[in-house]
Formats: sequence, C-alpha cells, structure tokens
Amino acid sequence: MLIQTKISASSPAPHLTCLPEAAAVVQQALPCPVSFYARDQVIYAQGEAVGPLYLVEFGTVRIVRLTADGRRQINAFHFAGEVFGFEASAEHQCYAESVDGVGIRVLRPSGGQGFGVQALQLALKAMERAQHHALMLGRMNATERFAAFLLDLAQRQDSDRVVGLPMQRNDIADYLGLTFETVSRVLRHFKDRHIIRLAAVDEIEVMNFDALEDCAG
Amino acid sequence: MLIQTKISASSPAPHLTCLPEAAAVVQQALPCPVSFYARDQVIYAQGEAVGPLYLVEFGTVRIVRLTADGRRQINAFHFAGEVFGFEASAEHQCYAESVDGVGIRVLRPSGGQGFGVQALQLALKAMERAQHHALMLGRMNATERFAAFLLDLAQRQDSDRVVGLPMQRNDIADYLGLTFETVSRVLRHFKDRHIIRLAAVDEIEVMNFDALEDCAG
DNA sequence: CGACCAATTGAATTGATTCAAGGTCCGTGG
DNA sequence: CCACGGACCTTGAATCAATTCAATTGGTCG
Repeated sequence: MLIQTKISASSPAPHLTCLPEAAAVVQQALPCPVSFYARDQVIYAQGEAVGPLYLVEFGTVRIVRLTADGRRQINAFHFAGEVFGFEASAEHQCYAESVDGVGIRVLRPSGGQGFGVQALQLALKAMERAQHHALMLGRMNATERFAAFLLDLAQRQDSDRVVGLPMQRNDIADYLGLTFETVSRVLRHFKDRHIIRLAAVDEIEVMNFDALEDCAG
Repeated sequence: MLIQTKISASSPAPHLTCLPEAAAVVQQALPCPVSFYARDQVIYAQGEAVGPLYLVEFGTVRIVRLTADGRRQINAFHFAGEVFGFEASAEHQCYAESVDGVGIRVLRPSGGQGFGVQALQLALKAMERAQHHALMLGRMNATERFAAFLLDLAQRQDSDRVVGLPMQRNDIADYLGLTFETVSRVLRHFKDRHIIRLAAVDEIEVMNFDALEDCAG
C-alpha cells in the first residue's frame, strides 16, 4: 500500500542551492522528474539492486542499517541539495527512508566522463562523514555527540541561530547511538544551562554557540 | 629522527595477492618503489596535504582520528594488498601509521581514465566499511563488537582457524570504541566459553565459528 | 473530548570504565 | 645464563554514564 506519488508532470529545474560537490554531479545528469515520498516511506531497501543516485529536492532522508535482531543505526541524514544512493556492492546495504515529506530527483548519468569523477568526490565526502561519525560513536559521550550533531545541522542549514530538527527523537537517538530518553535528557541539560532554547519540539534556538563547540570537542 | 628507510633499489612487482578491487587500481598505477616503516611511524599526518594512494605490501597500517583533547579512534586497519590514502578534502583528516613493520608502495596514477573509476570503487568500499563500523560502535556491545572484528579479520586473512592480531590491545580498543581492559575481559569471556584459544598474545585460534557469528549478530 | 503517539521525567539497573594491583613476555647487560 | 627493567597484558573492585522500565505530560487529529 504505497502512498508515494509522482510529481512528474512539469519537472522543474533541479534544486538550485545544492552543495558545491553535488552541483557538479547534478549538472552531469539528465533531467528527471521529482518523486514525492510521505513520511517513513522506503526509497530503497537493503538487499535491493543498487540503482541510480538521488538528489534531495526538499525534506529529509535517513540512511538506515539494521542488525539481525532489529537494532537500528542511522548512518546519515540527507537534506535538500544533497545526493545519496551510492554503495559499493551490487545490492544496497542500507535502507533509504523519508523522514518527513520528501521530494527526490533521480540522477541518471548523462554518459559524460565527468559523472564518475564527480561521483568519486561525493563518495569521498560520504566516507569522511562516516569516519567522523565513527569518532563520535566510539569516543564521545552523550552530550558531546548531541552538540556535534547540532553544530553539523546548524552548518548544513546555514542558519546562524535557529536549527530545525525535522526528525524525531528516536531517529536522533539511532543516529547518535543512544536511546531517545537519553537524547531528551541531553536536551534538558543544554536547556538548563541556557545553551539552547526549544522554540518547538522540532526547532532549537542556539543561545550559546561557543558552549556547544566546547562540548563537541 | 626518521628510522624510515627506502627499499628502492630493485623495486619488485607490486603485491600479487591484492584484493580484487585494489588489483584494478594497482594495474593502472605506475611502478614505484616500496618504503619501509618501522612500528608506530607516521605515514601521513592530519593536516598534511593529501597526496597519492598507497598500497600495503606487507604489515599492518592503522588510520587514526583524534579529538581535540586527545581521545583516539581508529577508523580502519589495512593489511597486505589493501589500498589507503583517499580523502575528500585537500588536507588529511586522519593519521596513517604503521602498526608493525610495514612495506608501502605509492600508487601514482598512470593518467589513464580507468584510475578514477577504480578509485571510486575503492572509496565506496571504504564508505561501506565505515558505515558498518558505525553500526558496531553505535549499536553493539563489547562482545558483539569484538566478535565482528574477529570475523572480519578472519575473512580478510582468509584463514579458516588461526587469526593473527598484529595490533596490540590498545589499538583494538581504539578501533572498537572500548578500553583495552574491556578488550582483555572480552577475550577472557570467549576463552572461558571455549570459543577461542590464545595460541599467543597476538594469535587467536577460533574454536567455534558459529558461536562467534551468533555473537556478531 | 477522547485516543493516540511522541516526548519528558524519574528511579533502578547494568555494562563498561576507572583505578589499582599483579603477571607475562622480551631484550639488555652484568 | 640469569637477573633486571620496561612495556604490554590480565584481573579485580569500585564507580559512573547510559539504559531500562515505568509513569506522566504534551500535542495532534478524528
């Protein structure tokens, strides 16, 4: 029972504010329609054949890995202008799912040589992110992980103060290798110290950037 | 005070038993001499300009990240036949260091187009590894992490029973996001259950593969 | 308004760490 | 050849950060 629909009719120009690395790949790709996914839908599943790359037009995508007994680790979140979908093997090792309502454009290689080179740049960036993620998970405590996460979000949304949290606590927890209760407690910790303010449950105002950066190491 | 020396004189053929992915890149590269690094030497440092790729001829290399306050996370170990050295930015984000005595061949791109494509394959593999690593660090307990580590080693050394542990406990701990005491206790745990046997401090004999796989999830 | 899901908060538990004390291995020098 | 020193590893006991379990609050939608 798919609620997924296609907005294929007009197919406007690809997302204009995409990241510098992504931009190059997008320009190499043939124009394709945008698909819409409602929240918590599977974009591709573990075990499926690896297909094209995807560009996020709007919304948030999560890249998820599961252990045999169902524990969940979120490897990455992807926002508007970011590209996801590369994998080393022929089969996807991860699930890609919509966090909220998401618009996605498939990037079909135009056949030009530039595509592969640009894809390499994206893959390297993804590797770098994954390695930094490992450092967080292996060697930082709960508050440090959350501070690093928040700073990363702030930077990618290049918002100087207000940071949106489109994903729910459970997703944050599974990204940070914590429980959602712990995420909640860390939030309270930062609120109590006037480092952040919760404008809404999904919107954080950073009151003290320096303190956050101290935490994140 | 470098103890590093060059065995540049004869420059024998590159490592023959390298991994399938690595093989392609190696064949695209120009022949270069092998450098020898004694244990715990820095091959490249964080902050240095990113240079060529490297092929491990023999020995073990560790890829290390440090937090501002000196906590250490090992992102990967590389063994004979494996390639390392790619990074997304112009500056290295990690240290590459020799774990034991290591022979390394620099891979200079031959200029052919194939090099980039093969490098992409390697980068994707590295990303996949990093993501699995994140799953371990985020969602597995100490015994599970060690079991997964051991199985990974066993597979890469394709030894059916005896697995070499060229790195010391501290390195294993920093790879698994644990303390070296905990690594020691996990070893004891497995020994007590007759799942492994310690032939030497750096050599594990796997007595019960299935039990290990159960642990690793 | 009531039902439901997400988020918060509290109290008890636990897995891993920290701190501290031995033990083992190995190279060096008497 | 054996004693000594140092680095690494193992083991134990106490501590602590995060989890688990449980209860409550908050927000949203029919």
